[in-house]
Amino acid sequence: MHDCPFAKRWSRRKAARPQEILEAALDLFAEKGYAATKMGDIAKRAGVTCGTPYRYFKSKEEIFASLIRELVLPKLALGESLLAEPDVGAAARLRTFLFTWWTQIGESRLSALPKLMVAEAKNFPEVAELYQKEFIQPGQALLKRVVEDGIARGEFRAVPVEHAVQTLMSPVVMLMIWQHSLVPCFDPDADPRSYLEAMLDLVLHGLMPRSAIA
Amino acid sequence: MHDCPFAKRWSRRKAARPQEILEAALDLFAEKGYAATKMGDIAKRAGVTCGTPYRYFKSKEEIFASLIRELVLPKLALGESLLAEPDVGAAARLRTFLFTWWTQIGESRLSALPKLMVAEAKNFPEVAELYQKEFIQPGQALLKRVVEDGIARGEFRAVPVEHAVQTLMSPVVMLMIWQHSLVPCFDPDADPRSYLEAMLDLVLHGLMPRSAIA
Amino acid sequence: MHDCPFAKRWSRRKAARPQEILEAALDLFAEKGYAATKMGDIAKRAGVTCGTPYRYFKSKEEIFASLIRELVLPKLALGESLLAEPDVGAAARLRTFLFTWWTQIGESRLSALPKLMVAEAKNFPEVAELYQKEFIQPGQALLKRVVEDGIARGEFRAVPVEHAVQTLMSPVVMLMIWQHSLVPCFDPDADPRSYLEAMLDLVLHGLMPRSAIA
Amino acid sequence: MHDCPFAKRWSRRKAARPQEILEAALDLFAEKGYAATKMGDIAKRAGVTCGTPYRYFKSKEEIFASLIRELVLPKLALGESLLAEPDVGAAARLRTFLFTWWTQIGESRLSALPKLMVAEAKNFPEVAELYQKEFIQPGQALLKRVVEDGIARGEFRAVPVEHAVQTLMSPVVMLMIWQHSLVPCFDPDADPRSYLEAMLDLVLHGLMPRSAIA
DNA sequence: TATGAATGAGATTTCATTCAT
DNA sequence: GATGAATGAAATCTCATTCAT
Repeated sequence: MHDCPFAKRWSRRKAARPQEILEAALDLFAEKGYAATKMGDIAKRAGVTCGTPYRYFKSKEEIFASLIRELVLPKLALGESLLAEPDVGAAARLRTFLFTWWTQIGESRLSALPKLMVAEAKNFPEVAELYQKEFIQPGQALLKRVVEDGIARGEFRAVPVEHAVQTLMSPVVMLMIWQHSLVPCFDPDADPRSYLEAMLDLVLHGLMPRSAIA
Repeated sequence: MHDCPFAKRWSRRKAARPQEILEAALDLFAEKGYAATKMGDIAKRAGVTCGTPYRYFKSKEEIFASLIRELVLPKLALGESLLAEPDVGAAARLRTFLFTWWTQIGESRLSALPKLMVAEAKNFPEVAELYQKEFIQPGQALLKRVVEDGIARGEFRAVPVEHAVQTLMSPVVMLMIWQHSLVPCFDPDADPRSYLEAMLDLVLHGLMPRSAIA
Repeated sequence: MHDCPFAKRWSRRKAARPQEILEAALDLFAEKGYAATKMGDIAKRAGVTCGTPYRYFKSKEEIFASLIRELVLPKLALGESLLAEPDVGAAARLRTFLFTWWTQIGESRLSALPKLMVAEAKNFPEVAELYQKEFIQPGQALLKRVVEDGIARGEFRAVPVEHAVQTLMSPVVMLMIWQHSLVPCFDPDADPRSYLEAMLDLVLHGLMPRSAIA
Repeated sequence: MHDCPFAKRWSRRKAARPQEILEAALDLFAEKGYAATKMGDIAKRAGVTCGTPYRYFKSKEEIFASLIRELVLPKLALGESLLAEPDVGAAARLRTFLFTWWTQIGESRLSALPKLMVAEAKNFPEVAELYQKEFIQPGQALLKRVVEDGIARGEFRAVPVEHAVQTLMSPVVMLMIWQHSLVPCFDPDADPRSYLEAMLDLVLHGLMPRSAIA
């Protein structure tokens, strides 16, 4: 009846446990949602019994919060370094930014985050605010700088920057979401990278001034 | 009770009940997620007590399924008619298509659907499949025809059609999702329509061949 | 495994339930203590299933608090009326006070309260404060008035009033506690009333001035 | 670890461990009750970690039982010697008995016992029986002898002895209980000894025959 | 038909106890 | 011996669902 006990006893005990539990939780939250994920599921996937997660986290809710704080925010440093690169032109920088975002996050287990945050933000407003302030806004600011820079140099048309940034982000975010959903709006067998390529080609083309095309 | 004069009030609503319950459920599922929404909440928002939904639906799960079948799919007819319009050029048709999508669905309570389906598709695979087959695929097919048409006429560049379709859809879908989330990646005070405008300007520009620009 | 389900279905549903649950809880708390009393025990004794108490009380803790507030405090009015009686002399009044206390509370299920409060006061400080302020202090004040009155009239010796009050209360309180304990310090077959008689005889004798004796 | 110079410290305490654990348990049981006291709390207060008590005691229940057997019963010898004293009159002997009881037990950590036993006797009937037989009954027998002696000599009135004994004990027991409760029925700042004095004055007075007063 | 008290399976969480280190 | 991570039984509490009224 209880699905708590497993046939295992006294496996290793280590400082790796919290990380393992968070990763198990992230996978399951992304798959089933927060509420539909049972603590026992998390424990089982982490290879422990049902009481063990509570040695490391006060509650299920704290697992959720820790997951954002400890798994996601550290990734932010990545984006920062993108702009420190040598000058390669705005279009190339945009390309690099979006592809790095995809390979570093979209192809890791963290790709689950957008789906998770979209679904649960209303239920965990403080965590959502953290995610927004520490992850989305800085990321958008970076992207904005690239676009503004491109406009200033005449590489891009003078489009409304805010809207362009969102238009650029949307496909990447949607791609991550669709990866974790049974409702893909793109061919699930297609290569996400080639989709990104095509998308980039389209919007970069849209950003270019006539002069650059002619 | 007995022959109280308010009895009429109840019978008047009787026919509307199932619809009211589904709408209440849609709102709440979108806000909190399926699992976190209590049957009692649905009942209360529909203006009935907790036993009443069971007169019309076998279970919570059936409410979810009915919601997709009876609230969403009927909307599909809308899109079909879009292409029956007189010939106005591919760009204008694209514009019309996306704006109609937005005003008819994005500005209605149905804008909750993408968030809901993304979050719950894995937990309700049959419903997700229905949604996918009856709503997304036909919609994409419509959009695809518009793009192909535009390419055939020389109005658009010869881009990969599938990817272009997805790139066109992403911002609209994301806009709907963000509307129902505390994690907006766009200025929540901004007018969604002006965002759509800017997005369309960008991608239409990206679709145009050099000749059209020069 | 779960001791929650009982073989009963759809018994009466009434406004009597909360009271029944509180009485069941009082009996069990007094018998086993708060922590050792399971919610299922309370439900079973109240003749309902394990989920029912939660329709009326938010938590086990609230049952405890309500029990004091709703079962005990109303009894206080009793004591108030004792002093309104016609003048019968201080000794007779003392006798009446202590005997009424015993018959009204000591011989009712409320006799469990001293044991319960002594055991749990530290774990529920706010409830303990309520009990202290609303029950004990007023009761002591009443008793104090009787003693002071007796001294003023020359019926009693001029003893320290506070201490006399406590000395008078102790046997009654201990009698209630012993009734609910396996550690009786008096013969459990003895009649509590005859113990009260003897005790009263002793202390009344102790209160009398020489003149009254000689 | 290895040959650290503090190793001595541990071995020095080794022999004292069981006693320290029992004392920690007594304090906590008295404060929170048996069930609400966690083994980890006991360990922590005893200055060890949560596994250590199990080296000395089979279970929490055994700690409770040992506590009574090893901490309390040895104190009983004290009372025995009280009556071996030279003849000083019944009243003085009563006074000595109660004051010694108070100073030896009431002012030690063992004052927690009445509260603890009252609260838990029903949950640990064998321990309660032990406590009753080995502690309370012998104590009452001692007190009874003093009272009977006093009556035989004409120092006390011919009161019912059993009831008098209980009346004499009640205030002392209550005083111990109130010391460990947030529900004191006496001024918590008052000196317990002066309360005992006053109480004794009252009941001794009540015990005296007319002749002794006049 | 509608109500809402009652049900009871199942989820989260606690903690006495074990045992590898 | 001592430690404290891990265990897992058992407790509290929730809520989808039922059904007497």
